Amino acid sequence: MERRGVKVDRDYLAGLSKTFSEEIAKLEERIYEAACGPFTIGSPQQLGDVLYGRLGLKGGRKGKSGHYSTDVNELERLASEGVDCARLVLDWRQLTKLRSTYTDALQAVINPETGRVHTSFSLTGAQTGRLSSNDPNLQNIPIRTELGRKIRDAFVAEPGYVLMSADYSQIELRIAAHMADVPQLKEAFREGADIHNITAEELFGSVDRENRNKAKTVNFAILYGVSAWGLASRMGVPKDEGSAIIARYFERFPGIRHYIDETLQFVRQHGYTKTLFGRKTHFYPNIRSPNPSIRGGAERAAINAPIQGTSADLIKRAMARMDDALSDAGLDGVRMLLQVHDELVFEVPDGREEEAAEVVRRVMATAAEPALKLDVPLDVEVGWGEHWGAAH
DNA sequence: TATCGACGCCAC
DNA sequence: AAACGTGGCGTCGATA
Repeated sequence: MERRGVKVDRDYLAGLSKTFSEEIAKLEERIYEAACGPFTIGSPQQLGDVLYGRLGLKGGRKGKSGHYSTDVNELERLASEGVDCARLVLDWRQLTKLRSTYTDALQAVINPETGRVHTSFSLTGAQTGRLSSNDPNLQNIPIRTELGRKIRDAFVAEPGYVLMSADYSQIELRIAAHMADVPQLKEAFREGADIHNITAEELFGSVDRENRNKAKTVNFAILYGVSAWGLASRMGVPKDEGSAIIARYFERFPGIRHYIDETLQFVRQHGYTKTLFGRKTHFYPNIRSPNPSIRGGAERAAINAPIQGTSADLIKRAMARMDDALSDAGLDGVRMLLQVHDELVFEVPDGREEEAAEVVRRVMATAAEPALKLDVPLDVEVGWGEHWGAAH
């Protein structure tokens, strides 16, 4: 079997590491200045003691160890209250994270002979049927921040090829719309409408940027079985408002409420959930635990498992068919390299991009067939470029 | 030196 | 009672 892998630009990563290191050194000086002395910034315990002890700030304890929490929420709060040190530590955390987990770690695992990185995919890595990736994990390469996105540019195609990325668009919300039988959402997906705008209109009666962002948060949170408390905290609104938004959501989309109720009833009785293709995920005995924390966690996972699991089934069906489909189209030179839950990454010979995109799109979009007829189309966004960052 | 829990944070 | 699902992996600090 041919050994596949993705080519990584070592010199580029080395340059990023150096740039990050210079910034980190500057930040450390400024943090020590603001904190009235040196300490181990990377130690949450020490950082908590500095902030709430030496600097005398107000905050709460958390965790089993009884130390102060210094996570991003706490530091953002302090930063907004004018604590310069908190902002500096957040910047320091971002840079050290990128350097240690990505720019340094990836350089260390480049195969010297191939110039490629060879991850391992576990087919049983996740309860829901998703794959997992390890050694190194290539399913958590940064993309959300401008700085993090630079890491993606290190993943390149070999000369004469481009990297092609194919993403399922909103696949979990599409599956939820189908499984929960929500007319407005199914129609929106059929018409290619913006799903978060539809939800914003239903929830708030109008669409602007702020409402759309709130609706987006709600759409995803609902799939995870969020509580009023959790949603309110996530959206930065009072608990009453979170509770009202959830009530309104269920009023507008009663199918979602039905789905949740039916799923919980089934899993409590049988101890497992099923995807649309019939694959089971087991939740016994946690689903009947007398411990509310354990039981509540199992319930939220059970609400999510059929949706996340069906998505996993779909992309695996597409992957199983992909090489033959490419070969049948005379595209043997196309290599499927990575899977990132709703995305496939390929290396495609120059000049064959349009042909490859057509095959990839078709195989992914028809992955449910012939076993299932979905009420919503599966939309696939395809792009390509010299590196992964440019393929989106 | 190796391992582990806690904490924190990257992705979908 | 806890409070948003699925993962992997970095550092710190305690322990063997």
